[in-house]
Amino acid sequence: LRAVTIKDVAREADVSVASVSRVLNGVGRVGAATRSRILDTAERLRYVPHEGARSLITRRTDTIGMILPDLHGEFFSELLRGADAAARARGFHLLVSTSHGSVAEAAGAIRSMRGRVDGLIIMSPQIAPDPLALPDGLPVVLMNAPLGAGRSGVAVQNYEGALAMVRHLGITATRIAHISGPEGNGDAGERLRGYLDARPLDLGPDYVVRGDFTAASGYRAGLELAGLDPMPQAVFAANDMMAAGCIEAFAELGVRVPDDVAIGGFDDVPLARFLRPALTTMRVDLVALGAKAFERLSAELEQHGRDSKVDQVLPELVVRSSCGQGLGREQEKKCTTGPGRYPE
Amino acid sequence: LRAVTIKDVAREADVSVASVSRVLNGVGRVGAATRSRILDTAERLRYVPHEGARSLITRRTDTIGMILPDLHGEFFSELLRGADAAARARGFHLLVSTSHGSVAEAAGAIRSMRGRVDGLIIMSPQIAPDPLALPDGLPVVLMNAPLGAGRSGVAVQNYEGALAMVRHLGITATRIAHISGPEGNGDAGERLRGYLDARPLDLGPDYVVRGDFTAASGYRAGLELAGLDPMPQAVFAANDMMAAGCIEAFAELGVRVPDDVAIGGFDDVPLARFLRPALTTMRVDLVALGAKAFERLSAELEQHGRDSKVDQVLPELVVRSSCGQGLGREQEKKCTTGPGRYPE
DNA sequence: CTGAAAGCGCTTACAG
DNA sequence: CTGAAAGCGCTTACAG
Repeated sequence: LRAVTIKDVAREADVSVASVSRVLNGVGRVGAATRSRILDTAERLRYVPHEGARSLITRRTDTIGMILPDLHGEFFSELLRGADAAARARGFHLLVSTSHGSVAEAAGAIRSMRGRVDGLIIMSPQIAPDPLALPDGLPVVLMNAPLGAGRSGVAVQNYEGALAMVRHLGITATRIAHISGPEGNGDAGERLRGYLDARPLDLGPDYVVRGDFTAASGYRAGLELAGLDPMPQAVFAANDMMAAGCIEAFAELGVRVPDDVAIGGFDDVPLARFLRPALTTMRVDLVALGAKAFERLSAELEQHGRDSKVDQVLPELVVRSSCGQGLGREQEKKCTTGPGRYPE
Repeated sequence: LRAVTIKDVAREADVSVASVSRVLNGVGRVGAATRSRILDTAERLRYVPHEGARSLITRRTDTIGMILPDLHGEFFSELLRGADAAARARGFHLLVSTSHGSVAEAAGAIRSMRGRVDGLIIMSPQIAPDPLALPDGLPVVLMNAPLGAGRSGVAVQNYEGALAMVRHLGITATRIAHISGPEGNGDAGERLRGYLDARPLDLGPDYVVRGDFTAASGYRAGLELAGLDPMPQAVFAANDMMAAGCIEAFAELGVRVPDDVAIGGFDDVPLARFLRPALTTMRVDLVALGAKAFERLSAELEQHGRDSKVDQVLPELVVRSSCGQGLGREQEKKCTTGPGRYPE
């Protein structure tokens, strides 16, 4: 079951491989008779071109690599979905790889993509770009990373978003606690910084508990925060998953949300609106963000790396029930549920 | 900024490309002095091998293609995550593509993967394998599809799972309605068949409303079902997302779950345990399923297509609150929440 | 209009 | 131990 090559087609159709190549790619003049004979033969032999060989000579793979820290959770999958949609709209494939927060793995993934992709989208919030040993020839777009000088990228304005959320919670609360993301994560750092700058009151280190962006860590943080005296009146979690875990912990302890404590998250992953109470959060349009990363890379590909710039994305406050503010029952219903609210 | 090739290294190190190739791949005898000179030069030039060129001659890409209907929702992303983890554990890359339910797109994706992948994982629940024009040489594993004769695959036992769920709901309910998946979807069809065979009572066509696996369609179905007279005592939704939408509709209408109506889902996507009430569902270990698909393909790759078989996966009933059964408050807590229940 | 030839960047027998 | 050469499956000037 050897795969059939262009040579097989040429032999069967009694022409040169050059002619086969020409008609299959629709370039150059070929006689009508020859053309149809080639087409027939290709069809009969079920010939499919070897893309690897093509791209070796054409110097383009029509594939872009996407390196994510992980594939866990809706945050990454929405990003991936956005990038995939944009890529396929332009006829590109997506080669995915995960680094699991390890510099070595990320660097390995990057190396092994040489020659199979035209460019790279890298999300690596933990790692500065330099140690990644980014290859010279390869256009790269950084996502949410500590952006290197002269590198292109897309970035969420985490600081500004955190500011907005804490100010919103501050309308009704003075004692606002924070569940932060993991140490060394750039996004988490910026969200923490926003919190610190916007909180109405410094309550000491006990009111900032470190999580790792998982629901489990939010749950543990919730247990801790509920034990504090005085209890916080509001909690700003650095992402939605931790907010979800925190809500769960509070529910088990009988702490009522939002009556006893208001909660705000970050990201607006699809899960957020299904939580009870539905989660107030800073919406980042992850699908659009993924698409934007691809578009940036695509521009880079065409301009041959000349046009490096960073797209900033500002998250948007989405008020639902978990902060107990701003919306009467009727309005809230409109805002968080019902068919009209379902995306797509 | 031309990328550096093996020739550049050879020239700089004053050896043949053959020697460079040998030391970089660690095969064949090479003198110590030559070796270190080559290594130094490669490092200095920051040489990264062109994987495309390598795979053309070695006839392996160490990449597998995964074609999914969509990337929307946790169902697909968990599958992808499982496949990715298994693949990278064996040093393989993942090339993803989505077909959006279109035969043409799927066939196009398959074609364009020739020469860039060693094998294919295809999930195409809507489409029989034949029209996909599967290439001869390429090992393929089908997921959850109408499995073609002689093809390898992994399959969820949807019928048996539906049977189990409906029987469980049947413990307390006689009037059981169904929200089905989309027409022509193989999984949906099997789940419907299980429902029809296991329901205690045939209530007529009004009690089976068609959805499309989205929460929005579940929401609409919920509105319909709530208007029925007599109202169903239980609803079996063909997947969790539709169950989520249904719960939402019921909540808005003041229909209490599980007191007025019990609800059961299918899949156990991560969202399920965060719903309120937490969702009783048939657990399909999606990560394991994705991994299993890769393992199957991997076996195929080694055996050269000799060893075709189908792995069956039986879903498992997970009882939470939405069916109002079987668990006291204490037990339920254990089962659906708390740190112990957080995966990983 | 059509073909012979060179070459994309690599690996691997085959000589020496 | 080391190199020259062939070849993986294609495309593309260059001739004719």
